[in-house]
Amino acid sequence: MAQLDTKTKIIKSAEELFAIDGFHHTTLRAITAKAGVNLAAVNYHFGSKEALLEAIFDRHLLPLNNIRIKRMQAVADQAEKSGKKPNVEEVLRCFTEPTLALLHRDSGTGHFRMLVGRSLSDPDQTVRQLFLKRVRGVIELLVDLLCKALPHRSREDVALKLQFSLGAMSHTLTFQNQGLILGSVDKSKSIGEVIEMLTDFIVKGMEG
Amino acid sequence: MAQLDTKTKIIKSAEELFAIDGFHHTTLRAITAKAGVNLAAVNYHFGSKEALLEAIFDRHLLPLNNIRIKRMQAVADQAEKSGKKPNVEEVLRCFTEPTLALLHRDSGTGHFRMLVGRSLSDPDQTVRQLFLKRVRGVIELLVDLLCKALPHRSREDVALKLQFSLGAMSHTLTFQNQGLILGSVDKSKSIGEVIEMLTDFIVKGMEG
DNA sequence: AAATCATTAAAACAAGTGTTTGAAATGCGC
DNA sequence: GCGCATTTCAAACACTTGTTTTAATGATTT
Repeated sequence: MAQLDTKTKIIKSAEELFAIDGFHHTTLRAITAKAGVNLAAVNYHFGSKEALLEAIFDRHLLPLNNIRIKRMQAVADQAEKSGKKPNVEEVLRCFTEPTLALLHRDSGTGHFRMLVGRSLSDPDQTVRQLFLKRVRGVIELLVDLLCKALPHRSREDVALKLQFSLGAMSHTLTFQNQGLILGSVDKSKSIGEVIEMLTDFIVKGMEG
Repeated sequence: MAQLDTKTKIIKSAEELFAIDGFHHTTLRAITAKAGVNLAAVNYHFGSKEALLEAIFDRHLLPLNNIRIKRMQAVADQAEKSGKKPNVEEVLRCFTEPTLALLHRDSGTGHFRMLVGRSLSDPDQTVRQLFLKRVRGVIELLVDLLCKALPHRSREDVALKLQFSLGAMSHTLTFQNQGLILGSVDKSKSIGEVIEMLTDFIVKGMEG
């Protein structure tokens, strides 16, 4: 961390603390202490605590969304050409699988993954809105594609089931490595295996 | 609200504010102002803000859990007697359906329902722990019963899938009436219909 | 009616928050 | 080496938080 510039040091520290403790419970003093920089540095470089969160969102969410959109467009094109409707699993995988790539960027710590999980369910409206602003487009696209895969279902039902799915995903990304609900949660499973099971779970629920 | 005693006035107000704004974002000043009582009343009657949350949890969660446990024991007994394993759907319904009863107690406002949804995913460890302390027993029992219904699955996998389910449920209970993720979420559906769809969703995911 | 107890009230308290300030230090082009 | 812009720093600021205090009020019992 020592040879990084101040801005990057702040981002890295904040990412970890936001992920573990949540946005509001994380103080600027904790962030700057961990980063080894002065308290005022956050406001100098980012403007505000909230703007720092936005910078962190942008840093990861924009590339992630691009991957998702490209994959979804590929699936849509394929369906267009072949005249066949896409199937639910391949559509949902456009959304869930890139999360693993996100993980690798993160050098295995999974902090941003946790932060993403948190953001959708954060009690603070501001946090949710900053997050949703960046994913709403992708989700709309996902609903469109799912509707093509499930032409006998109404758009409202598809959207509701997707909400179930995102809830499951959000909670899993946040708490998977804590075995939070139960002591008996399997900590031996890699996050890849967990996402695989999760994908399967929501595919079955969506199709059913 | 006027003819209620101070303690009840505080509980009612806090319930609503905790549900809508979350525990930490709700101030004692907001609670007491809404209740029309003095600021010091919370600490006088409950001891602390945290103890107030515990009182609210106890008020609803204890009866709710009793209903769930009774239903689960009935299903377990039936399976014992008939020699047949219980099926996944009837087991999960022991857990999801009493939520509706909770709703009616609530006189239709659904505030405590939202609070329950929030508590499982709250960024604050204290809130989660106070909540989990009160539901862990029921969840353990639920895992036991699910394992009987799905003897070919490992307990770890069952627990993980249940975690997916609780994530979906938590998010739905909290945000259903906000149509938060998508503008296109169906607001015309009653909470009963939503829970019905949710139950179906997690049954399919659990069985698959 | 007096005395004891529970409750309410206004005010202050101590601690913590994000943010701002103004001066010191640093880096860089000339 | 000078001058200027950028960055760092310690300190203070303005505000909010949960909690405590101390006195006033109300109710209950003897």
